[in-house]
Amino acid sequence: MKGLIALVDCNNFYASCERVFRPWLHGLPLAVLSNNDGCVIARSQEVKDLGIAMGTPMHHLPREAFERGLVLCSSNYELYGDMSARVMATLREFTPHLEPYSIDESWLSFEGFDRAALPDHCQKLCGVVYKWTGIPVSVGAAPTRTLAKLANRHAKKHTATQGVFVIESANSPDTLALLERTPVSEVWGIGGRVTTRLYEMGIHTALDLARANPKWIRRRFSVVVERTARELAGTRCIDMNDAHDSKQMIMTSRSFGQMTADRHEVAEAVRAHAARGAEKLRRQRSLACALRVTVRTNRHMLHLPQDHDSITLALPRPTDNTFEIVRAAQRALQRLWKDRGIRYQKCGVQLMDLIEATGQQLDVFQPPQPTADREKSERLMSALDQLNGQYGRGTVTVGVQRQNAAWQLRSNHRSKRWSTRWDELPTVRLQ
DNA sequence: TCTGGGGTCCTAGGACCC
DNA sequence: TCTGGGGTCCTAGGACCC
Repeated sequence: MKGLIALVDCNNFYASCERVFRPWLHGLPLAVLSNNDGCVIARSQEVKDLGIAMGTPMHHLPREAFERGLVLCSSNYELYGDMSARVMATLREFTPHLEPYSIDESWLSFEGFDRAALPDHCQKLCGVVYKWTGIPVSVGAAPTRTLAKLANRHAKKHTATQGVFVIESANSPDTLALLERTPVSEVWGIGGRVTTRLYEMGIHTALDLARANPKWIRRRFSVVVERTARELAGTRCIDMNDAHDSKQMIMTSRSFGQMTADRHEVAEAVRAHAARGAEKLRRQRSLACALRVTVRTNRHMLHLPQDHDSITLALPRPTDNTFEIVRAAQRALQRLWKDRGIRYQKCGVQLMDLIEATGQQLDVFQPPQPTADREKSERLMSALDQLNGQYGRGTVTVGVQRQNAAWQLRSNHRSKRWSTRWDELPTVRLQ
C-alpha cells in the first residue's frame, strides 16, 4: 500500500505576507495587484467575501469595497519570494520528501508514515509554520495528487477541519460523498473549455468523472484529462518529479507602464529583459541555444492598430553571457520592428533550447570557445550577478536604463522589502 | 487614464524520408 | 479517373495552472 501525498498551501499567500509585517491590516479587506497595478491577483478572505473576483481590473473595483476600508498593495515579489523560502525551510523539518510546486504550495510525501498519526502531524506542521513565519497554511493529504488538491480545498473551506483534511482512501463513503458534492469545474486540471464539453456529456461532478471510462475520456479529450479521471478514482498517475529542478524555457516579459511607439524605449526594455533572462539562466546553470523576442500592442484597445509579432533566432553558440544574449535580442528586435508608429504595450524575451552548462555538447562545425575567453566571461558574469545580488537588481545594467522611462513599471502601493533590504528593515518601538 | 507574468504538457499537422 | 503508406521530427497553438 502506497503512502499518502500531501499538499501544503499557504492561505491567501500574498495578502498574508503583507500582514506579517503590518499586523494592523488583519481584519481589513486587502488585495494585492499585478504588475503595473493592473488587476487583483491575490485577495484576503474579506475581499473574497465582498465578491471581488480574481483578475478584477483595479478600475473596476466597486466603491463599496473602498468604503469598507479596502487596502491595495502593489505586488512585492522580493518579499513574497523570501517568505516562501522561509515556509519551505520550515516544511523541510517535517519531511525530507518535499517538492516545491509554486511560490505558495509544496507537495510532501508521507511514504511509510503511520496514517493514524498523520492528521496530528499535519496539525502540528500548520502550527509551527505559523509560529515561525507568520503565514497560515492548509494541508490536504490523499492517495493521489488530484485528490490531495481536493482535500486541501476542503480544509480551506471548512473551519471545522482546522486547516487539515486527510482522504485515506478513494473509495470510502465519505470520499465518494465529497466527490459528489464537488463540481467537476473545481477539479485540478479541469479548465473552462473541458468543463463545457464535460457538461454536454452529462459529467457534472468529480464523482461523474471518477466513474467515467478512462479510455473513453482519453478518446474524447486527451491523456491529461484521462489521468485526472484516474487520479480521482484513486490511481496515482502524476508522480513526484524531483529530477525536474531546472526550467526548460526562461521567459521575461512585462507590460509597459505606458504604451510607447519609441523604438529606443522598446529596445531598452528588451535589453533589460534579455539581461534578466541571462541572470536566471546562470542561476540554474544552463545555456540557451535560441532566443525569441516578442512585442505586442494593447489587445484591449481595438481602435488602435494591433500588432503581435515575434522572431526566433538561433544563438551563435550555447551561451549564458549577458552581452551575447542582449546583442542577439537587439538584433531580433531590429528585424521585428515596423516603423509605422505603432504603440506597443508589452515586450518579452524567451530563452529556449536550454542545455546544462556543464554538459555542453561541442559542435563539430564550431571551434570551441578558447578556455581563457570562457573564464574571463564567467568571472565578469559572476561579478555582475554579485553586484546586482548585493546592491539590488539594476545596480549594473547593460546600456542605459533611464528611470521613469515609459516602459518602467508602475507600482504606487508597494510595501517595504522588510526582510531582504537593509535600508527597509522594520523598526520596533518598545512601549 | 487604467485589463499580469511565467510556466508545463500535449496534440495536430506539415515536412520529409524511405 | 486515378495519383501509397508508414514513420519521425519539428513547430505552432491550445489548454491549463499558479
